[in-house]
Amino acid sequence: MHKTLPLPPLTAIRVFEAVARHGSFTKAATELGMTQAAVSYQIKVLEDRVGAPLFLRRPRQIALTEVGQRLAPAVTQAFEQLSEAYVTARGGAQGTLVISTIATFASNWLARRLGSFQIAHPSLAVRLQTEPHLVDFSREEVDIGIRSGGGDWPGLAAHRLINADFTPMLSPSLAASIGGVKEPADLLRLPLLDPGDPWWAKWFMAANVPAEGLSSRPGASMGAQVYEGNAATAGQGVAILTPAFFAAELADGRLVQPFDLLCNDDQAYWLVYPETRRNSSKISAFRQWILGELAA
Amino acid sequence: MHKTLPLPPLTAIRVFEAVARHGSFTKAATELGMTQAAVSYQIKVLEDRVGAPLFLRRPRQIALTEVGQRLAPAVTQAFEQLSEAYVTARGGAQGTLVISTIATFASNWLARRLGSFQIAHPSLAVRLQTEPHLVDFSREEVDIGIRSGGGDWPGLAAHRLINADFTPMLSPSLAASIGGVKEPADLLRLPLLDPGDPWWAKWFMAANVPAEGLSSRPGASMGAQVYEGNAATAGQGVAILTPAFFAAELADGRLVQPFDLLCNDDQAYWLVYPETRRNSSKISAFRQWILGELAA
DNA sequence: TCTTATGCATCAAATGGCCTTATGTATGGT
DNA sequence: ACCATACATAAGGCCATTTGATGCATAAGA
Repeated sequence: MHKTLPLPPLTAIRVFEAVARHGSFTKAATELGMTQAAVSYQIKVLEDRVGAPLFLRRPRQIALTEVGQRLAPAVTQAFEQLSEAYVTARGGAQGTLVISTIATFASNWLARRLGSFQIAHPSLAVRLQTEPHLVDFSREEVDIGIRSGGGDWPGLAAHRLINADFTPMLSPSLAASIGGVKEPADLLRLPLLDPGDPWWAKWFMAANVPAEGLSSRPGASMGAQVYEGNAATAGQGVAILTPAFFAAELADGRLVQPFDLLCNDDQAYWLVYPETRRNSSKISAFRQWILGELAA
Repeated sequence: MHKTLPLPPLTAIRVFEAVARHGSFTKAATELGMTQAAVSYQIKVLEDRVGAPLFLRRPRQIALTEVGQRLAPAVTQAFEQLSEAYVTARGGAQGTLVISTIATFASNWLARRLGSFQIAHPSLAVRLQTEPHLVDFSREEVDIGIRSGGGDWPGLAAHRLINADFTPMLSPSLAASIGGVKEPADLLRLPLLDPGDPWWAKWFMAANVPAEGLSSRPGASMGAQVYEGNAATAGQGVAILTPAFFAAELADGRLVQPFDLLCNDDQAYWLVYPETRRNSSKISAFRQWILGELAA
């Protein structure tokens, strides 16, 4: 069993420290933002607890008694240490930003842009961890999460980043191999990457192309868009991807998006964090940065 | 201007310290004598102020976050220092007993008995200061006062020690020089010490002895009983004294009290101290001792 | 000496921080 | 599957704390 430390009334000792430092009830009251009456009361409380007067009440000034003189320096020191630890903790809490994200978003979107955030916030260390499951902020030391879903998580603030739209993409050379992809049905003449992905069925339905038995077609389920995207870039087949994740490939021609038709299944990628921490400076810094990036 | 230290909410940080030490809200609550709900509340308050979680809530146990880990040791240390200073102050407050008394009481009563008090309380240092004026406890560092008066001082507890009775005393040899002092009027045949003292007039009146022009008789006003007592012991005259102050002289025959007639003027010697400090251990120790001495 | 200003003490009244009770949620052990 | 453990949450009450007004003593100034 641990013996509990005998402690003075904390409010009172805090007031005492200020009074001892100023040598005046009134000035201490000003510093502490309270009335002189309250200071007088607290000192009396502390004197009762200590069992001895701490100040001598002289006409226009007070003086520490011997007991007070011995108490004051140690108290001041203790409060200085408390204050320093507290300030450091607040500061330290701001120093590292831990982001938990899913692999696709990290590699296809975040990785290329995170540098600009770090340049804008050189004092913030960013730790990026990719995890498959949705992080539980209450039991893991994570500041910010990026997840796909419906955007409705209790207790979490969520900002929609990008919609999980999808549309077929392929390499230009693969398209040329069949003389170009002119209409949706042309795609069926090419190998589909991960044909069992429900996105394919949805997209062909939206394109008015009857496409039966997709899941029976040969192909590998790769699971993450980054891998399918790489395979598509390499000309191994047609992938159904989220354009926002492949803006660079589309821009420089490594991939082409043959049709404007976008589908989505009401999923999106979200920036999430505990509502209670909305005003944390590092969180709002990241929020502001990422929303700005998306707007650009 | 002094910059005020940024401090965490003290109640909350106090709770945090206990929780960090125990690694448990519930155990901390037990130590602090409050409910687990209150602990939970305080930790939340502190986390809001710090701007970051301090604990990770794992299923059946909690763990300090990085911020918490950095905060905890410094906080524990600060509280230990506070506690030590506080305990020392309380102890130190008990270590020295300052008595402010008038000279007569000190030399005629206290001096001979104080030793037994110090033997009974070897850890208490006694500082005896004799001052003519009534000490003001609020502006001088004094624990106990001994004064004469009516016993009615606002804010002060007062215990009647001895009545300021008075009756004539003289040395046996002086009495023998006129063939013994048989009746009050015999005294007028001897020199009176300090004949102007109003006590003489009162006593002679009570003794039914007409005694006019006392103040015109030769004699020195010595002011303090101790001096008059010495003069009387030396056979220089008759003094009017308080018997309680000369018990030793009366016992061993250096002085005799020829008549039982005692007078008093409603004055007494009192033990006084601030009412608010009634329960201070050193004060109650002294009070108990001196009242016991008087009873014996 | 009289007046004014300063600084702490005291009192009654209002406030709100803090605590408790009761209950919910999640999880590990049996 | 059920019970025990441990933390979170909600509602309500109490008391410590604060305030505002006033008193008192004293030092400074006229």
